Amino acid sequence: MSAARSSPSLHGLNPAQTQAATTLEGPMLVIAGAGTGKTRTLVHRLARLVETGVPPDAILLLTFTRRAAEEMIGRAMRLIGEGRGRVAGGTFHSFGNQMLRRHGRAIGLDSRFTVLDQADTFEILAGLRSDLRLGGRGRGFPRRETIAAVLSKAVNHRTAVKEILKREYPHLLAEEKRLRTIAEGYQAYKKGRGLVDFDDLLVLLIRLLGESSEARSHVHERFRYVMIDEYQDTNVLQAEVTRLLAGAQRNLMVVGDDAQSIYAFRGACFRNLFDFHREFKDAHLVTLEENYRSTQPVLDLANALMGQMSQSFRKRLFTGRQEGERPLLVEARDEREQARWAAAEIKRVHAQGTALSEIAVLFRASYHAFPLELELGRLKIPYVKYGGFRFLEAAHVKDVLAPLRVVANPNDDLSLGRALLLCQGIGRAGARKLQAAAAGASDACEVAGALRQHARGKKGGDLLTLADLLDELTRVREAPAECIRLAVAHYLPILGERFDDWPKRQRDLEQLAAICVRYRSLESMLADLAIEPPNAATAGQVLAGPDVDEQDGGHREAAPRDRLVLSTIHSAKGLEWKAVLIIQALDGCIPMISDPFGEDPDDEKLDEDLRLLYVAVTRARDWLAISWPRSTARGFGYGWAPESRFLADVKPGLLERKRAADLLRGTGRRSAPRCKTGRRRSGA
DNA sequence: TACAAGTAAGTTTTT
DNA sequence: CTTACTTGTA
Repeated sequence: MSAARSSPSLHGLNPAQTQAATTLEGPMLVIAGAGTGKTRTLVHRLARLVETGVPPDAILLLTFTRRAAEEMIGRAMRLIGEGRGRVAGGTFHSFGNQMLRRHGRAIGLDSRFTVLDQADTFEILAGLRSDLRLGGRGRGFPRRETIAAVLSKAVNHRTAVKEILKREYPHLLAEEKRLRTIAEGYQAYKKGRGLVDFDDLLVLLIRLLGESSEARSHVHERFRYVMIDEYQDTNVLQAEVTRLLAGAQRNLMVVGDDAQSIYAFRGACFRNLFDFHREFKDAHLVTLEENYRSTQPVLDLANALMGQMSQSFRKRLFTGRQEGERPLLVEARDEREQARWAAAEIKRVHAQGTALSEIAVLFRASYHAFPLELELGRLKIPYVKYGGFRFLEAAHVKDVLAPLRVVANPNDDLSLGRALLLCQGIGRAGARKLQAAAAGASDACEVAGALRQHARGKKGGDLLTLADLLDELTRVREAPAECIRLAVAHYLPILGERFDDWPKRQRDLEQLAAICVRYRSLESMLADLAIEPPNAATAGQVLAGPDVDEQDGGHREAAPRDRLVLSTIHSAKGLEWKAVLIIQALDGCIPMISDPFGEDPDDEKLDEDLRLLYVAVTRARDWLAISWPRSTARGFGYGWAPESRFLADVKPGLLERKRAADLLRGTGRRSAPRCKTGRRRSGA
C-alpha cells in the first residue's frame, strides 16, 4: 500500500481489470462477462487518465442506452471529484444531437432542427399512408408501426428496403414498391421542415464527420480519449461513428459482452465486437471472467443458458461465492396466481430483512406486469416501474409541447397540425389549409399571423387563442419553465374535455413543469425531452427530489424511499439486485413467437431471446426465482403454455421446481401479513 | 367538413 | 387495453 506505484484508482482490481485500467494508449477491446466489474474497471481507467493529467472534458464516454450513460458518468465523477471539469458523453444519439447543433451548418442542416420521437414518426407515416391511399381496402398493407420498423431497419443496417423484407418480412415483399414510395415521402417531409429522427442523428453525424474536415478536427482535438460501453448493442451506423472518432491517436477503448446483446430488433450487431478486433489489429484484448455479483448456483444456470447459444464466444463465469440457494422455477395456474405468488414471495424476502429496493421483478414487456401491479396496489407494496410507457409519448404531454415546438422551429408543421386539431371546429381538412397558410414562416409570430387571418366567423375563437399563445411563448422563449406554464394553462380546459382520467394526466403535466425548471433554452429542453425522455419512474424521482419547490403540498404524500423495482429486462441491463424474480417466462413469450401455428423463428432470433433470459438471470446476486403461468388469458396462445424452452432444456439439477399454489399454501398468505404487523418495518 | 359513437383488430424490447 | 377504421349526424 505504501508502494510508490500504488494508486487509489487501482484499489481492489484483479489482474485482468488492472490491465484494462492501466492500458491508456492505443485501441483496446475488453470482453466483459456479466457481473465481472466492467463499469468499475471503466471508471477506474477514467480516474487513471485524469491522474496522469488528462482533463476530464478531453475524454468522451459513449453508450447505447441513457441509463448506462448516466450510471457510468455519475460513478466516474464521484471517483475523480467535481471541480476538474466534466467528462463528456452520453448516448450516441445525444452526442449526435450536440455535434449537429454546433456544426450542422457544414452539411447544410439548420441548427434549429426538431428531433422527432417515435410517436411523431408514426404520425407522419400514417399521414403519408393515407395520402397515398394505401390504407383502406388493401387490408394487407402494413400498419404504421411495421412501416416504421422496416424503414428504420433499412437505415440502421445500411441496406435496401428489399433486403430487410427478404430477411424479416417475406410476406410484405409484394409491397416493396409502395414502401419505397413512403420512404421517399418520409425523407422529403422531414427535409422540408427541419425535422430529424433518431436514425438521422446517426446518419447525419456520420456525414458531418465524414464530409466536414473542420468538424472532424474539432472533435479529434477535443476528445483525445474515447471509451465506448455496451459495444455489443451498437449497430452498423454506431460502429461507423466509432471509427470516425478514433482519429490519428486511436485512443479508443470498447467494452462489451456478446452474450448480452439484446437490441438486434433495432439493428444492433454484436459482431461489431469482433469486427473491432479485425479493424484495429493491434488492439489490446482483455477478457474479464471472474464474477463478483452472483452465487455459483445462479451462475450455473447462466452458464447453462450461454451453452445453448448457437453463436457465442465461449466464456465461463466463475465466482468464489460457492454457497447459495438453487434458483426456483415456479409453475402458476394463470397470471393471477403468478401475481399472487410473486407478491407473497416479495413480502417474505422483505420480511427476512432485504430492502424492497434490493428486490426486482423482471419481465419482457411492460404489460406483463399489470396483474402484479394490481396485487402490489392491493397489498400496499410501493414500487417503481421502468421501461415500456414513455412519458413524452403520452398524448397529453405531446399536446402541451406542440406549441412550444412551433416556437422552436416554425417550419415544424407536424406540431402545428397537432395544436390546430385541438381547436374547436378544426379537423383534418381545416388543419391542412392552415398548415399551408403558415408554410415558410420564419418565426412563430408569422405563424400566429396566418392563423389570425383565417380565424373568421364563429369557429375562430380557439384559433385566436392559439395565435395569442404562440406570440406569448415567443416573447418568453428564453424561460422554458414559463413556456411550459403558459402552454399548460392554455391546455387545461382541453384536457378536461379530451380525457376522462384528466386528474392523473394533470399531475403528469405538473411533473413535466417540474422537470423543465432546470433548462435555460427552449431548444435544449425540447431536444433533451425527445432524446432523453424522463420515464414515469425517473419523473417521479425528480418530483420527490429536494430541489423542487413546494407548489401544493396537498396531494404529494411522502414518497417512500424504499421501493420495489419492476423493470423490463431491456431496461434492467447493467443493474443488479439481491433478489430477482423473472415472471412470464413461458414459451411464446421468451422466446417470443408471434405465430403459434407457424414455424419457429430462426436461430438468430432464438439466440437473441436466449441472451435476453441470460441478461435477466445474471441480474441476481443471492436469490433468483423464475415463474410462468400455465394458461394466459390474452395475447400469446390461449390455453396451455409450457415454460420457456430455454429452461426446459436445462439440466434438471440446476433448478428447483415448485408449484405456485403449494408455495402460497405454505406461507398461509391470508393470515401471514396480518400476523406480522407486530414486526417493526419501515414506516407504514 | 367536423366530430361522436360504435366496431374490429392487433398488441416487445429503446434511441 | 389501445387505436384504426366505419358509420351516422349536425
